[in-house]
Amino acid sequence: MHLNIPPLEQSAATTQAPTTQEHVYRRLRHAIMVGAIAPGTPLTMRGLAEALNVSPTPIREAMRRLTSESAVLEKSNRRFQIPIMERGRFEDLIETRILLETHAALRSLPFVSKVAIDHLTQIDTQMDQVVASQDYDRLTLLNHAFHRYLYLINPNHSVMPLIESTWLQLGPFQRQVLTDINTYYVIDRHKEILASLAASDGPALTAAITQDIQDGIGRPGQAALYA
Amino acid sequence: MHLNIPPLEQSAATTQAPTTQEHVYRRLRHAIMVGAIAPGTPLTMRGLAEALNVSPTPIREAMRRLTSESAVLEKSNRRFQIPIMERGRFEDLIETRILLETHAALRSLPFVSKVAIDHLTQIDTQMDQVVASQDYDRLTLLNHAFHRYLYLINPNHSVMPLIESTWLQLGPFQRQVLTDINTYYVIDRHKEILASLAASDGPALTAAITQDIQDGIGRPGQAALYA
DNA sequence: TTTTCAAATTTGTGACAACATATTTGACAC
DNA sequence: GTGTCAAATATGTTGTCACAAATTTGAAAA
Repeated sequence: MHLNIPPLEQSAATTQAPTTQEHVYRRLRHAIMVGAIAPGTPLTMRGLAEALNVSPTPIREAMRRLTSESAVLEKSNRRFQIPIMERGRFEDLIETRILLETHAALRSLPFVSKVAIDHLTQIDTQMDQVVASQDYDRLTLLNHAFHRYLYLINPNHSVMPLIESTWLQLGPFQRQVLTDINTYYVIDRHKEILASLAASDGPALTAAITQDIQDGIGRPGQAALYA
Repeated sequence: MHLNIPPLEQSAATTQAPTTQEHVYRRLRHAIMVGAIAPGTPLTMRGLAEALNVSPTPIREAMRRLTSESAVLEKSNRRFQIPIMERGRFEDLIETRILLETHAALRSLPFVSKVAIDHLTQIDTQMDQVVASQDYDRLTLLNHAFHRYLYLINPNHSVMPLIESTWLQLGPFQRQVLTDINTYYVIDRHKEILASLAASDGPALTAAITQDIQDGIGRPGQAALYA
């Protein structure tokens, strides 16, 4: 079984990755987040160690972190794998995402400034340009960057790590859906989000975030699972 | 600096803890959850290794898991410590707890049975008996068991690990609050929760969960932080 | 007494090897 | 062919050691 674990982008790779464990963690995390590892894929410590050319020790530490973030599943026999997606779990995760992200967006709303809106607009513009290129990995990264920037505007962000956990859990499945449907067209409602931020309209913001998640993964995922 | 890391209860200790790392993880997690380690306490790999009489390897793995759950903070210089509590972070965590737990409770409501209510009632009865003994650790464990049982009734529980993360983050501070106020009296609204479950009353359940969290830590914590 | 700075100590990190457990293989019997 | 079971292989785990980086110590200088 061959594993393809994409390297980190230059920016992320050169950004201080002082320890081997941290580097391995970031690389695996990125791979899972963009769906480079299919649901159900078994992961072995020694296999990853060989693939990434390091000893098993830092691999195990990185894998345990990812397990704690529900990105990797530890089975009863001490084996690890990327979790399978099922209907109930999927609906549950989408509900959780909407709950957490609408909450985080509303908490950021009072802190939103013109500078913030400009920055978010700039990310969205980049996404519009990338859509044509069908570069799904880059699109996913930009989409996450958009949401993350918005939620981190509020200085207290205890929910951010929780949101990232849901992204990690949905990553492999989202990619599978797009591959199955055989189209990499990604829908987003970022224009509506930006408008509601500019208008300081809480209810509209909640609706826009919800729409963004539903259109982006909710409905496509349902279509795939209920096919 | 002497560290006091309480051993696990018999039940938890004897329940299969196959690997050293898993045992260390559970013990540290329990210690943090019940507040046995004060906020700001520095944790060293070698210190913990010596205290628990194992090598640094499994300690590092357990610490990384706890760091990923936001229970332990890794500082810039690769040192670890139990996070300090501050006003903004505290309000944020309480809000997050209420958001997640009211959501989880509502999602369990349709699945609540007489058997479930009986089991919850039994846990609550145990708590009433333990209150007199001032055994704060046991009270905390029972309180968590009560909430956890309720939220796990729904077969899909992607929010449960997220809730546990907030418990871990509030554990050290809650203990500090009770110690400062010099009373171990713990308030709970479990009777109201049980009543709303029996009546299948969603809004009442939401209110009861919110009250339970506010009375249990919200207000006492505010009193300590704004003193 | 206070400050400085280099030596000593402490600490995190990661490769490695030995061990235990789980899985796979392959020969043998039916 | 099919099933069984032991040998072989693969895999996770953890103590140890060497190394690098950070912190602490303590003596000398101001």
